[in-house]
Amino acid sequence: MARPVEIDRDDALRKALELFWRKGYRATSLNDLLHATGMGKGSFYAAFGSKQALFECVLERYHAASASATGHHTRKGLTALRNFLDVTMIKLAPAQRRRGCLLVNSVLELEGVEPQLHKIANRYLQDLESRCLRYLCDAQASGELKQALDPDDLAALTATLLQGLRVDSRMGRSQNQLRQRVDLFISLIAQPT
Amino acid sequence: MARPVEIDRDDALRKALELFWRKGYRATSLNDLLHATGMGKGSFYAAFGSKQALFECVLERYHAASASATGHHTRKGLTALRNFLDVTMIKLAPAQRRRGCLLVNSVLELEGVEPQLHKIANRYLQDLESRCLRYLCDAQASGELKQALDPDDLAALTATLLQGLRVDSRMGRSQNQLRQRVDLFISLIAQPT
DNA sequence: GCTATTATGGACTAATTGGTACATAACACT
DNA sequence: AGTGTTATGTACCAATTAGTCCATAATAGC
Repeated sequence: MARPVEIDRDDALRKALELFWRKGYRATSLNDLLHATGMGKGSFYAAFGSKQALFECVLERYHAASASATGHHTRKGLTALRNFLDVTMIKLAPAQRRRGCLLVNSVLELEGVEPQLHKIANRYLQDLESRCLRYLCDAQASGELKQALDPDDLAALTATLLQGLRVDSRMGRSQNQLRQRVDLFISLIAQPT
Repeated sequence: MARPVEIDRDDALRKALELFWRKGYRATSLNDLLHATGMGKGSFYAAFGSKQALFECVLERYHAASASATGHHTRKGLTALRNFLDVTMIKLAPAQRRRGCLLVNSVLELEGVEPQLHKIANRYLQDLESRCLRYLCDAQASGELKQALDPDDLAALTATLLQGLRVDSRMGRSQNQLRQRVDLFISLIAQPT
């Protein structure tokens, strides 16, 4: 009984994610978004309500994608952890370099300026630590990890390292440089055979 | 022969640093700066030329202050490294929490949006790695560091960890949590006695 | 084809942005 | 006191911002 929707909401969200990821929240203007998605203003506000609401959607999507990409770990122990770091660093970032991580970028950009968005990004980001913990517990159970190490402390350190790697990525460091850091870190915590 | 300057350039720079550090480059408006420094527009543009030029000044100051605060290491070896990380994390951030590091913040915020500023912040930030290297070489020479470790690789990892800590700081994690990560890291690279 | 209904795009707005121009205020030197 | 020189604040500007409004386009059911 009415005019049907023209836009592909999913596609628009992907395009928006792309923009926010590359340029940040504030530097991405409404015009940028309209142009990238091909929507008019009317449709945009009908579909998303506001720039902020759209960003919240995008954050959720990003987090969900990241969780699912690293979630089903077929491997075990430290290999799984290594794989996890690898996926988080590389597979998630489509093609272009210098993107880092949308959550880390947002936490730094929005603290003190957009408290609500900052809080959301912060919460999603903290998830990482608990995901690290799972891998580390696995690794310790299978004897790959030095027994003296506390998995909780180590998960915290690993999460911090991961954040550092994302800064590195945004600085333009190569995949190889990042991988080298990961390898060294893993060798530091591994039980020598 | 002419009207003398009223403003205290040094003080204005300090106030500007404060603002940029807390809110980021783009979120700090010219009005914010004028209000914080108490200058009028005329004086501002006479003194600094533009918002961007002022920010470049501020970055330089920040880097210089950070280098000098961590530069003269009275201690030696791993204690010096630990002290270095401590100073970088804590002493430099006046009072308030959740500031992280101006350079890290800027690198993430400005990549792809303000190439020139990004480049400057990037360069300053990379200095850290070489400073880490000095401490690590010291530590290895004095036998505190595991002999098998390559100081260059380790300096890279340490710099990455430091960046991660700065993200943690911006996330609002407590000093104690940060210190715990530092301690664990150092224990991982130290030669067991 | 008509109509009820909804999606759409563009005109519009008020606020804010960084920056300029310039009249004037405040001095140092004679 | 007068004058040359520089610092200062304010009025102004064009561009951009996120967001609103509404006439119109496009459809589904009849």
